[in-house]
Amino acid sequence: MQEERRLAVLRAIVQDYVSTHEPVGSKALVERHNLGVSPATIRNDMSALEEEGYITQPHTSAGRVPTDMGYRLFVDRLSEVKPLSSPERRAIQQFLDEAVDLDDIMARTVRLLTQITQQVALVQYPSLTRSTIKHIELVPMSTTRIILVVITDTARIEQRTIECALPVSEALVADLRSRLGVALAGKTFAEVPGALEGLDNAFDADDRPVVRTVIAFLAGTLTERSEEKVVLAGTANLARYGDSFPMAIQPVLEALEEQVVLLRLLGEATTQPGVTVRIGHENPIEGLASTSVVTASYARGEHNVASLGVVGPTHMDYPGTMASVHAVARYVSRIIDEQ
Amino acid sequence: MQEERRLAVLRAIVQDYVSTHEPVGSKALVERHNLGVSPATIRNDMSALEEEGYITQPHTSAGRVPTDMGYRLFVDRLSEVKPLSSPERRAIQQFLDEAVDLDDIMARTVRLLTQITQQVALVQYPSLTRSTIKHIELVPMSTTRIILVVITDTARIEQRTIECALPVSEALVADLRSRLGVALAGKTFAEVPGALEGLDNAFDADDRPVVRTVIAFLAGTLTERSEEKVVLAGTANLARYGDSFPMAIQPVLEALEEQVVLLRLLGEATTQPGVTVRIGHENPIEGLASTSVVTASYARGEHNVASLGVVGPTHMDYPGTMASVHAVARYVSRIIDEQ
DNA sequence: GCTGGCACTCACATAACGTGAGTGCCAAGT
DNA sequence: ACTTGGCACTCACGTTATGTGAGTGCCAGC
Repeated sequence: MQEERRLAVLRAIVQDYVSTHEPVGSKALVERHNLGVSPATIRNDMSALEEEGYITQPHTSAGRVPTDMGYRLFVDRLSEVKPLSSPERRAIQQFLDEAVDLDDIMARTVRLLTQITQQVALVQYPSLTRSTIKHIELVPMSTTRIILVVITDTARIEQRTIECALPVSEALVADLRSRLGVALAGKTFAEVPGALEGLDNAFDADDRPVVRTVIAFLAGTLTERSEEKVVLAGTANLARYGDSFPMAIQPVLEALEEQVVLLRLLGEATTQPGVTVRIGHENPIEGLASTSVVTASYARGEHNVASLGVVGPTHMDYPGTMASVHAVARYVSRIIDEQ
Repeated sequence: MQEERRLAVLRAIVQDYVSTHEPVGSKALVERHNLGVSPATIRNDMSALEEEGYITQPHTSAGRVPTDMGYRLFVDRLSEVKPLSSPERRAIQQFLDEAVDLDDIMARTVRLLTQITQQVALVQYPSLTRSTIKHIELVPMSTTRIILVVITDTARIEQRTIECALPVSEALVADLRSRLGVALAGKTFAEVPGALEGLDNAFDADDRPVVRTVIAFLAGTLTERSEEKVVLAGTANLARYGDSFPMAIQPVLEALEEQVVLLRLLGEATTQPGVTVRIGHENPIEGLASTSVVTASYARGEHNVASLGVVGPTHMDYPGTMASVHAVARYVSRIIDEQ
């Protein structure tokens, strides 16, 4: 019972701190939330919460501020889902439905996310390795140059020019195209090397170098260089928190410029269901130790294909952000399904 | 003669201010540069320069700081070209030469530019309207879906899926492809509408709707949606100028997130030869009033195809930045030429 | 286990005060 | 006609002193 109130106090502290961005004291707490007890009682509870590591005071004689641990508890047990309003939902859907192709979907999604969360948004393109091949095309550009175009079920279209050492006949290109089409349609990229095993044997010895080059591109280069693609928006929101914050924006901006970092942030979420929240130091990236990352995966059919999310200060509105990220991920899934 | 010294004083002020980032006083000036006159004389000169609007004092009893006008004069008449060291040149060339395709060239260029200037870098993809069409491909995906692929002399590869109302035969696709190839090879995008005039008459009445759809894409949608593409890097450098600056980064970040803004910045430079410098309020974009933008165009053959540049504080090292931007633009031109 | 009372702490705002870098002006020197 | 040294003046900035108040911790009593 006291335990219960203690949690209520923690919840109140988080809520107040998130909305005011100022350390919250015992008196202010009882005034704003009707807890039915006196400030002194709250002080005792706060003492206990501090001892347990959920809150801390920036300096003596200041109010309390939630710790990363405090936010974690809040997110896990104390926050209620805050559903989006239906106008909001309609706006999201309408805005995304206008997209004409994958690039457009991604661009719109990332803008939408920053706008409704007022934070930095990240959206990852459908991972190639989690997509299946829908169509393969080989286009001869010149006698020694071929363009390889791959289209996935997730609407990604990737192309790469292949430089061949020797001239390549149109007939060979046509032959190779149809064989690749048969061998790879419906396969995932992970299955590509297996599916192409021994394919070169079907060709004349003269042609094999070319065939092998193309196969190498498909099995290697293509996925390596394009596998992961992330778009980002809303960095200006980082600067919104005046000087009033323990969050230096430089390391955050630096981290956000590294593709690798973004992929680490989003990558893990893809394997997990629901919304993932990483709070402050839980974060694997040093520069983002003072931020929280909220991510969710989106899917094509039953399979998650990539993730999206937002990066914001640890004192963010978790229920609201989680709801937004979740909702947007759902709508993106739906749209990807339609492709 | 006094006039000459006055300019020398302005030059010295700009140089000192750029390196120290602090208002520069008469005494410090004579100490650091051997001007051969006393501080009092310098004070008179400064007075005159201030009256003319080239410098200003942040507050009474502080040193002077160059105005936008002062920087302008400095850039136009007082700065000497600062050539890059040859190791630098070699590094640039080597780094860019490793690029495997256009995306790679652009990505490498923008990273290179931030790294050597320590500022925010912008690189525009070759403008479609300034490129000529090298190859057009139509790939049937299904009976009602065609992918249109366009490759330019500037190595851009753009593709768009076209949804047709009615099923399309393979034969029609093949026919259309070859006719488009003949009609458009070597043409600029601006010439496309003219070159396709009446092309639909060559087809059966039944096929014309499809043909017209494809033509519409080529003449309109394709250029509209992809004409301009800009990559950006180094925003973290904005945060480097501690709190010590009159440059709020939020408006700058906001401006940099708008594609339209970036294109306005880079667009005008494309029509001009050499390096373009826009200082502070000369800048057409409000949010960038406290920054300077240094741009240069790069070319394929004789024709400028796009621009690149950097955005930094008005108190930047103009000679150095201009040299870097110029050099990088030259190397990019060379590489684009090779494609 | 809750509450009111009370002494204590300490960030923050405000004011007072030197200090010094820098200026403008002027009269004298070249 | 410039240049220069001298001199008084200004004013941002750092330092110190001083209140003020929000907030805490603790304790005795309910």
